[in-house]
Amino acid sequence: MFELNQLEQLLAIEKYKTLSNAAEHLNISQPALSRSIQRLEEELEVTLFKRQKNRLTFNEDGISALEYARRIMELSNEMKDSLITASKARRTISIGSIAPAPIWTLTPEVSKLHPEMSIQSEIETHDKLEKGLKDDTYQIIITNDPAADNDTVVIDYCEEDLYVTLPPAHPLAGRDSLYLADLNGQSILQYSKVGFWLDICKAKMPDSMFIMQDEFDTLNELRRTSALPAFATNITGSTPSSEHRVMVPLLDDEVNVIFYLKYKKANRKMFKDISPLT
Amino acid sequence: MFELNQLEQLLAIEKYKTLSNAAEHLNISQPALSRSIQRLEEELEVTLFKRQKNRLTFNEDGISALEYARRIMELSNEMKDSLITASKARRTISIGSIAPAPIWTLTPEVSKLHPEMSIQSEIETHDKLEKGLKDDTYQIIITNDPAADNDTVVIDYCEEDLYVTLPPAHPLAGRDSLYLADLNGQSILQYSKVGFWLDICKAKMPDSMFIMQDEFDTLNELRRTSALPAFATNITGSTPSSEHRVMVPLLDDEVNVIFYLKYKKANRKMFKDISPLT
DNA sequence: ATGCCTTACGTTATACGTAATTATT
DNA sequence: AATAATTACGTATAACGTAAGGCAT
Repeated sequence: MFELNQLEQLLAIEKYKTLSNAAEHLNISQPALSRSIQRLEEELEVTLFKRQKNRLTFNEDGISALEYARRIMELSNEMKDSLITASKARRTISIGSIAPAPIWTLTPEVSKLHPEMSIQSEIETHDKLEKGLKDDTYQIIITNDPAADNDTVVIDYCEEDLYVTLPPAHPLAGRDSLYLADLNGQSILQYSKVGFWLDICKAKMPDSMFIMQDEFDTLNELRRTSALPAFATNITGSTPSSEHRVMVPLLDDEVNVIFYLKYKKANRKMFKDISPLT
Repeated sequence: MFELNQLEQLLAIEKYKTLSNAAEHLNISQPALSRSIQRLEEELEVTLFKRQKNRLTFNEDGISALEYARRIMELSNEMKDSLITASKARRTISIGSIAPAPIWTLTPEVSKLHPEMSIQSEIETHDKLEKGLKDDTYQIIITNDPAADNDTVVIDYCEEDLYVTLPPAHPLAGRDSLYLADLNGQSILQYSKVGFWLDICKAKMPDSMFIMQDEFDTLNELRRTSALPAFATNITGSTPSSEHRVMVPLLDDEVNVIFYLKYKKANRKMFKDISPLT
């Protein structure tokens, strides 16, 4: 049987017009290509070129062979691509969450349970998470909504409560607790990758300016050096800046959240050993 | 890139269940096959088997690879077949005729004009011949109907006149000429591959029994040894039996035929040098 | 004179077979 | 003990590159 190798060479000759030029691009010598094509013709029992002593041009059979070669190479490449994609997908666990905090603990735990797999995680909106769980984009999702159908396992994973951290000199620093509304109008530091938190804060503090910061370290630096209020949670815990700060709990229901972890019952065997933090 | 070779080996492993068995049928050693498959997996960057130390079984990717391998091999075989078929067809001239006699002279003549081509000929009905000329099943057809469209060349090729050969003792042996109807009711020897002649004779001699004979030599033998009437033509000429026989011409219009040779104008260059016998 | 393909020939690299190893039934 | 797969190693074959030749533009 002929080989894919030779079909690629055939296509290269078409692309690069002459045998010499094609050989150059294929990184083989011109005679090697010449003979390889001769072997292909022998194998196919058909002449593919008009040999004008000085020049190779595809004859009728050659053109037909090119069509086939294209189709076969296409299919072969599709084979490789699809196999690699499928096997990669099978070896990675995708986690989607509405907030970053649960991912911090869940990712290493899942990774420990399945050391051979790579874990991929991202923050998304509730609706996209639920959709992603259904169509297997995510194997695990984390939301604050325990609702689920019969094919889904729901676990009460952890609770996260929002605090505001204030410099001791801040007028509200002496309070035992606050509502987001109390902070409305104040500029406040905000980590940008907080997921659903941001929408809630913006809704309750329409007059505030949120100073967004991507980098966690930079955020902490700002918290330490500036007099601006900032958010923290029971999970983000005591930051290095906490010594100079007062942490005041926020009482709004929406910012004291239980995170539910959901996965398909089909994946129960994979994930049954995940332990809730609560 | 992987090679077709390896895909065939993959399919062989599926077919023959074990690597050892497959290697046997592929006429290579077991280790050679083992490594070849390992190379395939390396190339695809995917594991295709569950290795149970003692047994190879296809995993999910392996099964998917098998599907692709099947499709690719199928396409590759189709490529080879179709190329060979097309090139063969391009190198053979097909002649169709309603009667055998013109073929006897035309075939060697065409063969001499195109020594590189192989000539194939067959007897067919008028309608199939005309259709075959249109769709290029035949490059040349021979019929008794000169009608043709504008893309067709028609040549008055030869005439064939039917005779009946009778033993001298036969009651009709003294006649100068006969009509087929005169022979109606008599058993008569008939060469079976005569094409359109047979239909005419049967129509004009509904009460006769036709003693069909495939083999030309056998037919002549019968003509010589039996007292049965038989047919002959100006082209079949004087057979070895003619000495003992009387040849009486038949006067029916339908059995004194002009054969027309037809080919497409597109093939004029190929066939213009064919010379009529007349 | 240069570009392009083929043939010839010595060399290399890849894939092979033999033998040994491990594991399973 | 027999079957099956992998690993190790020396070998052979098939494809390669270099060199040379022929034939065009």
